[in-house]
Amino acid sequence: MDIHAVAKLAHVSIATVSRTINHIPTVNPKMAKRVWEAIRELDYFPNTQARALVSGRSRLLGLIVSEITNPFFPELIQGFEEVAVENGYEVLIGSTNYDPERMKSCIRRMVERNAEGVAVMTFGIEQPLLDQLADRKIPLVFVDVAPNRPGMSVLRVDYHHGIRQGVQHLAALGHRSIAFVAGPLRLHSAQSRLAAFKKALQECGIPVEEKRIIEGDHTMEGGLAAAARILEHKNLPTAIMCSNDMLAIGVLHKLSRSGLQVPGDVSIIGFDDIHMAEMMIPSLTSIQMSRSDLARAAVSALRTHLEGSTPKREYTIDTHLVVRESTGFPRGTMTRLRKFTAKRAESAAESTQ
Amino acid sequence: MDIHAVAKLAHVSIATVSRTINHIPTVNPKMAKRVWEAIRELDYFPNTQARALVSGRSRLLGLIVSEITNPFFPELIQGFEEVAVENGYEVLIGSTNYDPERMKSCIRRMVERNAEGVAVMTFGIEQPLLDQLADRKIPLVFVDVAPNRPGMSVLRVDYHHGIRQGVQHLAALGHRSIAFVAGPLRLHSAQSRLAAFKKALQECGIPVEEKRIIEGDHTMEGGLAAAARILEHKNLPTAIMCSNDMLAIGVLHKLSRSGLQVPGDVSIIGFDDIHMAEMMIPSLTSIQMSRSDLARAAVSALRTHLEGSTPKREYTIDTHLVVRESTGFPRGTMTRLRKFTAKRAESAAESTQ
DNA sequence: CAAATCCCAGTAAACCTTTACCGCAAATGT
DNA sequence: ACATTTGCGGTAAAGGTTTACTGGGATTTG
Repeated sequence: MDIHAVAKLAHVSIATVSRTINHIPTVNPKMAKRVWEAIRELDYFPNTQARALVSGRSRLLGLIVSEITNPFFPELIQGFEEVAVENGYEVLIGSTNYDPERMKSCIRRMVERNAEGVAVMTFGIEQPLLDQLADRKIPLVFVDVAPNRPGMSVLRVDYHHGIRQGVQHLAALGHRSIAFVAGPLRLHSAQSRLAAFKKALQECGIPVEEKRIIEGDHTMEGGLAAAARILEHKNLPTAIMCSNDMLAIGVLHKLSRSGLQVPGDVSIIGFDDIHMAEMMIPSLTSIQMSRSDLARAAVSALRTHLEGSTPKREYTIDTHLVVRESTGFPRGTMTRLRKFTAKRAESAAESTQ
Repeated sequence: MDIHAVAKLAHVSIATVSRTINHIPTVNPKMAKRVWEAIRELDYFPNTQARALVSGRSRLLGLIVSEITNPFFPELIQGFEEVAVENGYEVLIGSTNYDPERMKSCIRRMVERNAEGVAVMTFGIEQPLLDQLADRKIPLVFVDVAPNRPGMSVLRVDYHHGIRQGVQHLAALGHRSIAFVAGPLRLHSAQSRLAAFKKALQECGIPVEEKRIIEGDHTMEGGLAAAARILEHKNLPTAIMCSNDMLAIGVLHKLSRSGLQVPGDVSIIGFDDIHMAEMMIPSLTSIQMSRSDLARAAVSALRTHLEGSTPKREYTIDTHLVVRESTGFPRGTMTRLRKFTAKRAESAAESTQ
């Protein structure tokens, strides 16, 4: 059931069949029709391996993520796959689990399978591996940071925009004491988030207090631990911003179990806006970066490298605040408000005297 | 940078290189050593396409899931991938989003890429597609139900065991009025869960009340809607069991928003035990089916078909209850308990008189 | 009417590897 | 010492497709 069978049935040569399949315009419509009929008749599929072998194009894109069970990634993968398939590519997925050894094996698999381009959506990649890909002229896309080399693009996430929105939101509600639970600071993305937070505080005129910044590990357990440390302090912050939603969920749990109300006593903001954020009780205010934008940008970056058009080196990915139930006025606001209005009423009474 | 380069550098023929790489024992250790050195020197990778073309083995396994963003699946994918890679296979992932058209395109892609075997972890597959795979002698694995044909295996999930444990757990706590929020009944898995629930009720001596069974759709929104319908009834059940965790989370939300306590007023049990179940407040009692068992069984089923050993047609996947915070005594139990102990104290007083 | 041009289909090489088969050399047996 | 076996490396075919090149027939031009 190969191309010869089709050629025989359609009474043409295999070259004509090949040309027909590949929509090469020099083929006579009459013959093309015969060929398509034969193809349908035999239910023929071209052999991708043979195709890839001779054309040198595997139509395979690699996608390397940190861990597929981290709910941020499946949405990313879905988007990536969808766009890739739209463009006639297949996706090879690799997950590193933050293990450089596994990263190595992922890269190896990508090279062995002749992936035409690879998107690296996890921690940085080591130099020797990078060379391996660069030697083979395989285009790469990174998130946040990338070596400035030909064939490599970077998706720069604008952490600052979303995080500033979050801080402004809290500031507008009246929060002045905001803690930050950071991710593992060896990860670039975690560092960027922390830096954006500090900058946003300054912009809102809130002093940065280092003791209110705690390093976690982007998991729920990390959030539990971080919240425990926050609770040890004598004066509790009125709001906690987290480097990702898993941390925020952990914090939420710990606070609940300690008898604190969210947002009554403490407001919480997460980051990523994973599906789960919406499902928590209270639902989690979070900062979203669009997974589908990220996926779309990654594929189109790779495509520009592959299809010869002039590649952009940088793509910007937006972030923005999604307000839900976990943020509210700081505790005591209501009491103060009552006092304030009472006072005003008093002074009003005085003035009318 | 092909096999010839290695052969030249090692001063052997390409056949020897090939044999060395494939660990064929008839090659002289001395030459093998030279070959390995040359391979390392040149950083040579065999071309997978060419290999697949000539050997007829793509070392590719297909995995078709419903939707990758449904948190049940990423864990499954992770397990499947891990086991596949351990056995020298790569994984091609396809997601159907419950759309038969997309299923068709998934199958097509699997065939085009010459997947050696395919695991179908979603709704049933239509006859023509099945034939397409069967014609090409591609082994298949299904969940729950499969046509009895050579080359096809089925992973039979023992829904009954876990669900019975759940019902027994509720019964032991004193629940007699238990509602069930089913999944979409056109899905076999949803039907099986409902059937298992009914059977378990009977085994525990609790009458089955059809009006307490509601069809949902395995999403959080479905859970919200189902809970709304349950709240319309005059007498509320004391416990609600759900066909999956997403439904349970929806129900939990609706009840919370309606001012009901979980488990104080109503107990909830989910199914699947997705990661999220543990993160809810209260954390969700759920019935787990091991994703890693499922993945492992799927790969090993395909492997037995591929590597010629005698294939098993059926594999059984276990389920079991994981008790967390969302289940407790039925409402009023405490009041009744107090009355009971008071009464007993009374009669004890009488008898000692 | 002959020559030139053009269109398009067919032939064959190439892509890179595996593997059946051949043959050489050394070892063993008589 | 010769015949037979054994071990092992090399040669070449095969796998299914794309594509450069070739060439035949039709159409146009002089």
